[in-house]
Amino acid sequence: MPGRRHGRHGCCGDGPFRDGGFRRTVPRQAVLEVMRGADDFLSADEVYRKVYAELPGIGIATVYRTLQLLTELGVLVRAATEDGKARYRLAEEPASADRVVLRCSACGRTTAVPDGASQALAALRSEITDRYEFGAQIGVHQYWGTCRECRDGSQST
Amino acid sequence: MPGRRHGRHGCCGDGPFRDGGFRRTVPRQAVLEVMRGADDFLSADEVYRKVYAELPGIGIATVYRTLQLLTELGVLVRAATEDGKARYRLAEEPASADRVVLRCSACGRTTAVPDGASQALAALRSEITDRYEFGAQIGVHQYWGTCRECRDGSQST
DNA sequence: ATCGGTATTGAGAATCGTTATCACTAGCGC
DNA sequence: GCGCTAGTGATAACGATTCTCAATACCGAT
Repeated sequence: MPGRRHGRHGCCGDGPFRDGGFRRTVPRQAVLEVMRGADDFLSADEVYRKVYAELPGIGIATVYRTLQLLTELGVLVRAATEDGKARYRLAEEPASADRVVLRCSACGRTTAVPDGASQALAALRSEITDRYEFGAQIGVHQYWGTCRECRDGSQST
Repeated sequence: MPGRRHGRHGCCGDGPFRDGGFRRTVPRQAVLEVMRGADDFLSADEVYRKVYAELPGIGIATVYRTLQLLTELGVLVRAATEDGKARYRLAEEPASADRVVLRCSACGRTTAVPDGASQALAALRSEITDRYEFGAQIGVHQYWGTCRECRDGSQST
């Protein structure tokens, strides 16, 4: 990591905690490191387990508090998932991070669209960016409906 | 109320419960009626309150069980939301039901895009329909990022 | 480098949404 | 109408998350 030369102390560039007016502590730093090392959404207890490996003795409550704080600071984004667990991920991800998910109401299966529909996704993203001046970083697109298998033959399960 | 003339008894057309091999009971019917009368996603306890008004004495467990059953039968769709509550809605909604939501990581505000981006939404939907032969009925699109207010002035709150 | 005030921590209790348990009830095939 | 069994309602149990509170550690001031 290049640069980092200015001699000011504590005004900015001290990381998200100090910048936000909070103390930089060992547990908070450990959580942040784990999140920076993750390349996908993590649940709170997944984070807890990873942090615990580096910092035994950390409490689960601290992990929850730190995830919440980092989310308020804009460092993380929180997403609600079907299994009832919230999942977290670094907000500064490649701007093209879009995910399309198809959920069949009949058989309950969830299909992730690999990368397709990129044309329309890009168009949608730029409409959002232009018209609402919203700096979109992560997009999650979910469709509910009927998959081909359940439409053709009407068997469920 | 028109038609309903065929003399068959119990093979099909008896509603989703009988068709699925389950008994049609008063509480189940009441939950289904409430869902048919709703025009948006409802949480389990919202459903419970509405049903309770019509059928005092119904248990919350029955509401949960019925919502789960109707989801498995493909009558409802279930969506996870930020507040930790699952929300349900009739699956047979107008095919153009698309919702776009912008979530600012910095200030936490959620903005719903009124109807805009319909061009790209239609394109995305047809890509999904054509390429994956998925009968999309409801689409929810979420973007995480930074809203204009938080981008310009960097104040959070 | 030390000190002191206070933000932060960790453990466990509390809360909330949801599911499992179980004795009792009611749908429906006969 | 009868009887078998799926379904019900009350409550306990459960998992994820938040709250409580005494003990600790961060960090500005000295």
